[in-house]
Amino acid sequence: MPKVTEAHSAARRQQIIDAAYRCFARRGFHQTTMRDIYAEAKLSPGAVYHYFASKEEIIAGSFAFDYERSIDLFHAARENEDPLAALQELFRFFFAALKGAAAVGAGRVNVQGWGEALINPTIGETIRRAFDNYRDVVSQAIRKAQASGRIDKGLDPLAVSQALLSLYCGLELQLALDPELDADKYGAVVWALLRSP
Amino acid sequence: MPKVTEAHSAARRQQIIDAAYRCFARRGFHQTTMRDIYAEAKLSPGAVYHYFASKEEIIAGSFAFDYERSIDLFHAARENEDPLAALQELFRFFFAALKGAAAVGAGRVNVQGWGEALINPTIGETIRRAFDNYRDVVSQAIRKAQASGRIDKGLDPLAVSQALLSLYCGLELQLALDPELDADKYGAVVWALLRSP
Amino acid sequence: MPKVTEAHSAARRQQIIDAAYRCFARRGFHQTTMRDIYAEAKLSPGAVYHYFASKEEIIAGSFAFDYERSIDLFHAARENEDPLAALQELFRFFFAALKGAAAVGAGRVNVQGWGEALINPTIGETIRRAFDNYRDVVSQAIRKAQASGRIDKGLDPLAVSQALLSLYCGLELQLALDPELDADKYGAVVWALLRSP
Amino acid sequence: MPKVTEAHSAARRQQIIDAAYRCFARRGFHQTTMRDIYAEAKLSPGAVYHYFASKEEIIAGSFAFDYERSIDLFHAARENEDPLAALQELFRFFFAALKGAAAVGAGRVNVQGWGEALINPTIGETIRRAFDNYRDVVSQAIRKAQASGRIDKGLDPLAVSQALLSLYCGLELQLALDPELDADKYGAVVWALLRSP
DNA sequence: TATGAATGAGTATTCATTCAT
DNA sequence: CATGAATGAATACTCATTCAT
Repeated sequence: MPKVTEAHSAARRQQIIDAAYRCFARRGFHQTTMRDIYAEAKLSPGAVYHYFASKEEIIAGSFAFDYERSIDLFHAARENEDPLAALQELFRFFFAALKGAAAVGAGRVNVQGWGEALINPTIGETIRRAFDNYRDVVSQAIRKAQASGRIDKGLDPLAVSQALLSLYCGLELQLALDPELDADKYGAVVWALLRSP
Repeated sequence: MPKVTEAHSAARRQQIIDAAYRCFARRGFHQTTMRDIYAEAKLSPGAVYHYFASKEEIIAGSFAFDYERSIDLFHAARENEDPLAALQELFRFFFAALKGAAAVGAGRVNVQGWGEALINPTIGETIRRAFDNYRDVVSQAIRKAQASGRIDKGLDPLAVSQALLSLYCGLELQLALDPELDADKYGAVVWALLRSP
Repeated sequence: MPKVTEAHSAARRQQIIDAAYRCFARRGFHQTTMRDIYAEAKLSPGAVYHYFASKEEIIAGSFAFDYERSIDLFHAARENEDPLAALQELFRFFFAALKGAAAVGAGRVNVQGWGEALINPTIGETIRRAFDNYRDVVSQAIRKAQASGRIDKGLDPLAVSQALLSLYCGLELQLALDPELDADKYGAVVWALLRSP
Repeated sequence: MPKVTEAHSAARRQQIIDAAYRCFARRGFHQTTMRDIYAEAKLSPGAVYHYFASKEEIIAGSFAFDYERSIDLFHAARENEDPLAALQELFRFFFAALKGAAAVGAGRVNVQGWGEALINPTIGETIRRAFDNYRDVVSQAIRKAQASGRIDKGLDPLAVSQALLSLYCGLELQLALDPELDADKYGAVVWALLRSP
């Protein structure tokens, strides 16, 4: 019985998060009303509040889900022997993911999340932690590659990881503003940069 | 008489925009109420509505101001003979500007503006136009540099300009999330990338 | 089977009333939610609604219990031969009861009940009936005492009973507002008044 | 200009308090919705919230007004030379006031206020302060009367003042429950008690 | 021009109650 | 009998905007 309830409960939470996600992608966090969310989820207000204490918790929930998944991926990459190969694997994955993400409006939600992170401490913490993680994993790989002479030792590893994160976020931003943008050509340029030094 | 009135009017508008800007930097567009704005501007609600028809117009106004100024700078850069020198000049200027910008919370407002641009057509247009302009100017320079053999002809000029814009926006984002971030080291890495290929 | 069920049923009802009573004493009728009640009773909402049709019925139930008990006591007093002795016995009992009552928060619930009685007809009826009963019994005793010349015949018996009820309710009120109040000294004054005329 | 505004402001506040008072007398504090209040006051919700920050503040406001007026009266009574005469003057006034009060439903509001005072600290403080004041003034008079031998020195002055307050509150309560109650006969009994010892 | 009182549609949230399991 | 997820009408309060003075 508890197992059924727990599975049911998790499914309902996901149903709400998904519905909210769609609303947020369309109209933003603040234009989206609770009414929009529970209508989109085809639930009553009470039902939504049975699973989330507030709108803010739903907003925070949409992120936690997204970022936790990506953090796992980064940890997996750490295992790769060849640091440059690990980085390339990571980038291949993320660039590919962006295309699928666009379909569910993830880019639109993420970009709005950056703004929200500056205002809302909970979201701020989630995003900061995710960014820290990205930069940690990447700068470790850079350090390894520098040790084996494959990357210029004069470059600051953290700064390189920041630049690479920028290249990712910047693409997400430009893609959200213009879905027609050619991500493949963008990827080719980043690729060239990664190999060149 | 009209001249005095016009100057007065422009001053009042700027006074309101400045007050709003401070509020937006602190609490975001949507958490900021009109009350916050006219309290910060030390004006009455009626006075504010005398100069701006709506809150949206004030939001849009804060951006227009910022971006128009930067667009002029880009046009000036176009005149430079040496394309790579022009790019470096541009970057030097923008990286320097980020430090001053942080003081007035411009980074915080801009990052939130990106999210808003996805929702609000007016702001969307403003930001898209600014981004288009950046990319145009930069990709022209890239093309020139490629013509004179100073940059690998295999790279797509537009994609390179997108990558460079990403490096700028990504820094603004990371700086807004963590004001302690070392922008100089970041600049050095970007510098190295610009020279390397 | 029906007997077991009935006993079980009565026990459950009492369990709910008791839990509700504690909640009411703490936070009042209207601040107390059904959730508070079934949490305090360690029952599910469905269980509570199995025994009471509505919140209002629970509120009314808390009173009925209290007042019915006290009405019985008054009837017993009627039997006493000496009317003044009967009154004093009654008062001794009630003043003593107040001390025990404070422990379970009965004073707090009763005072709130007076207010509720003005709004809610069911509770109004319960309290009016109880008050009528008190005054009936007391004024009968007064009449008897007047007949035997032990109380001034000029005093209206009903008015005297109203005054005595006031002395009781007023103490309950002041005690609820300040539990430190010295009820014994108050009793002594009432005592003196009862004997004096 | 400020004078006009201030008078206007005070008038509006009173208009709201009066409307709320009528609603509270009819339906109690909690059954009364803000909608009831601003409909009764013929104002918009925003207008009401312009003068009172919350419903609680309106509730508290209804009392403050009532009790402050009565406190002034008590202070005036202190000046009277003859303590018993002062008490009688006070009682004459208060008993007379009860009749007028009934017309505006003051009794109904006060009785509900006692219950609310046990829950809501602000109202609790208001009522406690008023009660303290009543008892202070009365027990001072008792003490004076005892000094001049006109009241039994064996009675605790504070307890007597508590008993007299009870006789007042108890009448207000019974009158609220039954407006037909004969307050004059009640007054005669209290009168007799005051003179007797 | 300037004021600030007034408007009222809109918002998040609560909570008594029901009913499928 | 019991559960607790679900309902949805109701509620206090907000805030962009207007307009009489």
